[in-house]
Amino acid sequence: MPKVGMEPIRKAALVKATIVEIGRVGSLDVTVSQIAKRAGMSSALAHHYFGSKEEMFLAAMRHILTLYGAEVRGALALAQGPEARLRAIITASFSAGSFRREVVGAWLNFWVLAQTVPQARRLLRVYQGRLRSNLLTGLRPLAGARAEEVAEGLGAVIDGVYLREALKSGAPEGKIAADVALNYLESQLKVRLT
Amino acid sequence: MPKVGMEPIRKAALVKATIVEIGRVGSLDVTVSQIAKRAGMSSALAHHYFGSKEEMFLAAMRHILTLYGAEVRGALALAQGPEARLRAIITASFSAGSFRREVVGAWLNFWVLAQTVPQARRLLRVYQGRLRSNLLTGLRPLAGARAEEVAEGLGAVIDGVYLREALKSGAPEGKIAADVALNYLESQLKVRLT
DNA sequence: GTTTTTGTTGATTGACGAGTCAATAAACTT
DNA sequence: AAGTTTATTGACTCGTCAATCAACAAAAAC
Repeated sequence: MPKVGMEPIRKAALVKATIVEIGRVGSLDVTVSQIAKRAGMSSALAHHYFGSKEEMFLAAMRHILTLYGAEVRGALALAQGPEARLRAIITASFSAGSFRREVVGAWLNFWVLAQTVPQARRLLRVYQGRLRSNLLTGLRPLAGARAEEVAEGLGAVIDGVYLREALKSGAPEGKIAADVALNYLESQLKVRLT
Repeated sequence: MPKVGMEPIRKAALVKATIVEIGRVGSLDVTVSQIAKRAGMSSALAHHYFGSKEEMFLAAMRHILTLYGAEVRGALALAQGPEARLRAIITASFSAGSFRREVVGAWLNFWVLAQTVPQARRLLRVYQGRLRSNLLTGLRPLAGARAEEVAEGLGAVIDGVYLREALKSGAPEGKIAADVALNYLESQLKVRLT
């Protein structure tokens, strides 16, 4: 019973299903059929809309990055002053929307994907670049010349916490995770002041 | 021309080849034939010695972890006092033996493997546990009650730096990478003292 | 010197999965 | 009403790959 205007709905469902399945299985070895099934359609239809599995993966990645970006932007809008902005970025990185089992699992796999698929690598670079520049804007007034290295370190901590979370079992604790990064930030700023 | 006593030689060659191939391809989607070819034998022989591809992966992982463990132990043996020990651990983590393109690439993929294969997960847990306890021994005299959180943070930084290195191109710079972690350590210790 | 163990491979099996196709049908267009 | 576009799927093709097998060869054991 073909209704018209299905494309965006189907695509959205597939993207969501892709993330869930990758998270569930814990690897990129998910079949298009699995994804399509979870999204409530045939694998042929999935191919019809995305053309290839790789396209699906990329769409899923874009979705996650968009979501994350929105979260950061939202938090930044409310923050006053450099330190508040830095805190906002960190907190947003571990907020309930992004720091979820499936999403964290997906991240890890996207990292792997980026090793092989240039398009995926580009996406990740965009994310890293934005994070970096956001951090730098906050850090320059506070850490001066050391801004660069602190930003680098902070980026690494955030990624590292994600990485470790993927291996843990049980629901992620955004609060605790954020504290690790916040703690890093604080100590770096204090040292600067002494 | 069957020479006797080949088993350990063949196995070692396969383990090495497994790491190289995983690093080269950038994913676990390497075929047994690829690995065997690089190791200079038929795929049948690889199966003969390891039984399954998964066994090969696990052996490769064990090899990397062993190598890393040896490097840390060696560095620790020479270190005097808590802070020196901490520095030794960090430096060893980014030493030339472990912090190499293929090895770093393999690490990332082993993380993914650990999501699916319980045995791999166990291996990674052992590594994480050892790292943690090593760090704690050094940290307790220096950071007291804060030892736990600093250890957690340091672990995350180290993993994060590895993760990011896997995405970069060009040869890894162990020195620079180590500095990120050392920097973290220093600032945490200084803060504690104020 | 025959039997057993160890090393080795080419060929084969069997499964699985990405992507294509042909067909069916409802909805819009003219 | 005929034609076109959009939605949808079951069945099929084609390739790939892990794992097994049968066979052959050299060394070791008896």
